[in-house]
Amino acid sequence: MSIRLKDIAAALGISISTVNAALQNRSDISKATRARVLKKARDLGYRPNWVARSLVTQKTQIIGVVVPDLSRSFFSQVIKGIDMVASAKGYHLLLCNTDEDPAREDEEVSTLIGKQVDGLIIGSAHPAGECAVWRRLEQSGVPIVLVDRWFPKTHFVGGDDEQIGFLATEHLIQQGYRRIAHIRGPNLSTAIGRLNGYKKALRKHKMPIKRGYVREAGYHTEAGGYGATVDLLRFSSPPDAIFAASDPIAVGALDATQKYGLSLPDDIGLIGVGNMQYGQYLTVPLSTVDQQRIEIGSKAASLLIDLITGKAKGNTRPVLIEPKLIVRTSSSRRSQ
Amino acid sequence: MSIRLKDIAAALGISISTVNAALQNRSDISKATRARVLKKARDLGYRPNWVARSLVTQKTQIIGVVVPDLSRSFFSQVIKGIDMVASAKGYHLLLCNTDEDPAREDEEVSTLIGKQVDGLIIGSAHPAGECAVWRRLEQSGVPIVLVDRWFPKTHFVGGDDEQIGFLATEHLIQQGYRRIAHIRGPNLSTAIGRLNGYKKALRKHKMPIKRGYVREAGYHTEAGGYGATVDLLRFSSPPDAIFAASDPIAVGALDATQKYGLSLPDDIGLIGVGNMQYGQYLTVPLSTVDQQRIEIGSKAASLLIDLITGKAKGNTRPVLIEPKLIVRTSSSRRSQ
DNA sequence: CTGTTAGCGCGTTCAA
DNA sequence: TTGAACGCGCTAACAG
Repeated sequence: MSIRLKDIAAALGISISTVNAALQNRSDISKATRARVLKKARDLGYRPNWVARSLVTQKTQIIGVVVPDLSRSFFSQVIKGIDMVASAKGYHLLLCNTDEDPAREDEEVSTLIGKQVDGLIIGSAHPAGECAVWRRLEQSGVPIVLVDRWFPKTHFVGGDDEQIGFLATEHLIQQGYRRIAHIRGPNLSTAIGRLNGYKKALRKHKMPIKRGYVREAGYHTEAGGYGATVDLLRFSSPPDAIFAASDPIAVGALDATQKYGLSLPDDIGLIGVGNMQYGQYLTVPLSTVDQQRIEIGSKAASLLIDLITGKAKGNTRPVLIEPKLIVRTSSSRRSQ
Repeated sequence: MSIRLKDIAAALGISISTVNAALQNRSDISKATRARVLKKARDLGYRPNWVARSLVTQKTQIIGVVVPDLSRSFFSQVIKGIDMVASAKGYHLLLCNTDEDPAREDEEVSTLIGKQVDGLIIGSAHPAGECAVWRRLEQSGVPIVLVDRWFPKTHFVGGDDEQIGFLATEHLIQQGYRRIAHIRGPNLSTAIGRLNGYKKALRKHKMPIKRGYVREAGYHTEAGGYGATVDLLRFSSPPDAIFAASDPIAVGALDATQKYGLSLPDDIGLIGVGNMQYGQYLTVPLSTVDQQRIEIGSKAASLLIDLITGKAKGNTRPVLIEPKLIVRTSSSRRSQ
């Protein structure tokens, strides 16, 4: 069906390896034959067969990317960042969606290694602390960079979650809020880090950390944020501000506070994480912390490619991307 | 580095092809040896090398996916739909981003074919009418399904854009709006189809189609929507409703109308396309037309896999997905 | 039932 | 400067 080296060799009456040498621009081939080969190759529409090439070179120029949910804006932007540097360096992306299922993740990683990817970038669905998986994978020899969710002794690129939590909480304190609640995410390093940052800021200002002021919700459902907020508002001493671990949670919180007749930012302050698109066009423009998603992706790809090409060594210092605070109406108290 | 058939054959003192037959669950192998092979394979951590397998089977179980922008929510959801059916049928996705550049698209498609993908799904960056490209690709023998943006004589899955335009405009008319403007997208089949639907609805109700009431903006920038709306509002007889070709355009329009002190839906009506996330939480909840993105992706993948496996024939009837009208505040006029 | 043989398309020796 | 020969890891035909 498609043109092979053999075909263009036959058409020219020369050998396959000469054609090959010519196409590789090797110096030990005469200008004349190179020109003939190049022309014939173009005429015939020759396209190198990468499967065959990969079999001998042991390189596919393919990076496996495994994420919990392709369609979530966080991951789709991280992937964009990955692709920006990967495609520039001649790599393609082989994609897998795990639906937040650790078992499926392990399976997919295994088949990707079977597909001979040169390296892997993984946003893991494993709960924080489940570290044995990564030890097993080391033997395969395929370099792996984790993104977003951190595990010990791995190559990692992601947001500085403790800093995210600290920035957000500190900001609320500066705005004069005093009873600050936190709606946290599930048991992943990201949620844990943000929670720690929240506590750190409260401690710094000698404010009490009330147990009841920390509630949990899924990361990407506004319904969870809504429910948690309703719970918080029913307290005998309800909070005067909420640090939501994600923008979707914050949107749910926003909805709940408004249904309760509270007005932001005066009755209650609110800040999320993620800098979602159109956050400034919500009923109340939403303050948030930007994780720098594209940068997370591009840094991860750079690191991985350095690992693949041997430019980076095996030491596993985590790369933490500095978050940016984005202040909008929802947390900008007019009266201190 | 990794285990081959040869290694497990050697470890068991049998031949490679016996091992192979056992692993393939072929019926002409004794239960005993199959069991021994399976056990040894598991112990050694054998993973089939897909590159080698693909070279002989001429199948990679990989679908190439080429889109203008990975991070746009439209495409990331279409990709999710593709992945849902592809992964269920044992295919992986090889991703390419073209940044809306037709030249880059052609290049990427060519290298993907070189990578021996079993089929391609393309959201093309070529302007409507540039059809020669697809003719050239037919020779490669690799099945191709286009998504979102239609071209003649190709396999296609996408929204029914004329129906989208018709639904939106008809809805505005039903709500009592009489001077309906349209902010259209760029020169792609989607924008053209929506424009045609808009005109069709106006004609049906014997309403005039004013040239000045149709303005163009980029699909995915609210800035374009903002500018176009400002232009419309400055008219001597400004419109009393706007059909925006996309939700981002509609968000820009919403912003502009509010800066002009107009209140929706009474002073002016507004509807977009895309059913963006959190559209109901905008300052005015946004009416929109849902294109059914996931379904576009999954239908495209089904069709492509049928083409690959020979279950579908070469006839190229376009598959149009029925849009759904979603009515929210921005177009719900209280007083007729 | 099992082993032998021959390729898939390409890159890389080494001779000529 | 060019060509012949071998092997990457696997599948598939055929022989025993």
